[in-house]
Amino acid sequence: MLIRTRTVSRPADDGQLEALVGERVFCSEFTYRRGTEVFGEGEEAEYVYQIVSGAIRTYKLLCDGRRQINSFHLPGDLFGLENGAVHRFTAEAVIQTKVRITSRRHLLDRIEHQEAGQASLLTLVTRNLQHAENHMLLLGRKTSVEKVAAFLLEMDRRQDHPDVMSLPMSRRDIADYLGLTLETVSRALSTLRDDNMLRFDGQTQRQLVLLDREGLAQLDA
Amino acid sequence: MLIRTRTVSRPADDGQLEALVGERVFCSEFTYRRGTEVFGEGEEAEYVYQIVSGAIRTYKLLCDGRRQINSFHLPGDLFGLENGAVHRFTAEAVIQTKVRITSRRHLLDRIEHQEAGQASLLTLVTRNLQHAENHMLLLGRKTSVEKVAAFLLEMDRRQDHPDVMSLPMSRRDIADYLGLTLETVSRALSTLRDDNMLRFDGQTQRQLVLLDREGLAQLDA
DNA sequence: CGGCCATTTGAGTCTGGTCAACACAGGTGG
DNA sequence: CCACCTGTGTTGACCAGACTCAAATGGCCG
Repeated sequence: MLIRTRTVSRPADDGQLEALVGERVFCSEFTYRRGTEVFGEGEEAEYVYQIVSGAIRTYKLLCDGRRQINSFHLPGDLFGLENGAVHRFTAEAVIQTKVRITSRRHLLDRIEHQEAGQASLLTLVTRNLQHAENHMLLLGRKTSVEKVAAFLLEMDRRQDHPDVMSLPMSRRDIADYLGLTLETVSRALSTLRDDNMLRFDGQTQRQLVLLDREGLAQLDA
Repeated sequence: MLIRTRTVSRPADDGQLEALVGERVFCSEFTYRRGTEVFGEGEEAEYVYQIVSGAIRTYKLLCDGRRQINSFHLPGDLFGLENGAVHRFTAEAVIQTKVRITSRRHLLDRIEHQEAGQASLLTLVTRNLQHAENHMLLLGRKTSVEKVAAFLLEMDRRQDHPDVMSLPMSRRDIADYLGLTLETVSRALSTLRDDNMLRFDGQTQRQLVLLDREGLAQLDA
């Protein structure tokens, strides 16, 4: 398994969400193999998922196949909860991924019967919105190296600043997240390595060590 | 005044929001001159605004001045309502703009004391999220002509498909919304005109007629 | 009329995309 | 154990779409 097993709770920022997804809300578990679809854009949003281990990508496609990955979901993250009745993205397992599943209906019922349930739902949607807002600035106005630096810092933060960071996703996935091509991502990573901002660890190119978070943050403009 | 005066209510899609912003919630009016700031990114979010006439742009800046416009707000639109305590964008008047103002506190109180108040707030945030999600696809994966076509169709829809569309914003504003330069926007518009997708109306370059919405929609990929 | 601003258009440049070759790890099967 | 294949990533050469810089146009307003 490529990414480190982590406990489900995350630091500082999950507050009310824990209440929402805690306890016995999730009734069953399921494991998706690498590359398999969890749900498709436009499908009815019947279930809600929380990642136990692995990673999920959610994305939209243009008719000719161009892909924009909206976000990567890591252990502890909730995904697939829509306000409307249908999914606005396709979701796929980046690597083998174990999720906990509950029905949307069941979760929404619980939310209604809960003090501050609506508020925690609002917090969840707001967090997604903030991520999207920041990502628009990245997509519209940052250069390739700035984009990759920002991506590394985001993953670093979400993995709690590990010594060695494991990326579950391929260069193509990163590219489709950042609005670049895989070659450009690869070149940007090489540039950052040559500038001593990071180094690769071990055989695979998916484990890396951030050597200069300060410098990366400055690149992030 | 450049954009047509429209009634405050919008067609199909405002449902519960009307309840939220109707009646006497807004206590005072104010008019901002072209280019003036309504609030700044990071400032405390004390007030909420609804546009009576005019247009507002909300944007983020990188430290070196690169700008990404998040959205344009037109008559009837609510803006400045944050879930957190501070504004995540700067808001400026694109042209002379009249707004109705209420305090955030006052509005949130009303929402709490209202059947389905929380739900309407959630609907509002969700709508912003959906717009952001679609805009990420545009910013990350569409070409310049596709971006401009999508922009024109969005404005056309939001102005209820007028015969002559009036754009309150400059080419630079459009560019910063689409992640392009103003020259590229101008060239794309010229291309669309040469392809008989649109024509300019009158002297100014800000009134235009969409001649082929079908064709534009196809370009929008 | 003259100055200013917005816009268009042209010429040249450059960032990032495209196409191709190569390296290398990991898995398969003889 | 090794030959082979496949998937992934890196790198180079070249290309193209968008950017930069510049000039010209035309509306608007003092």
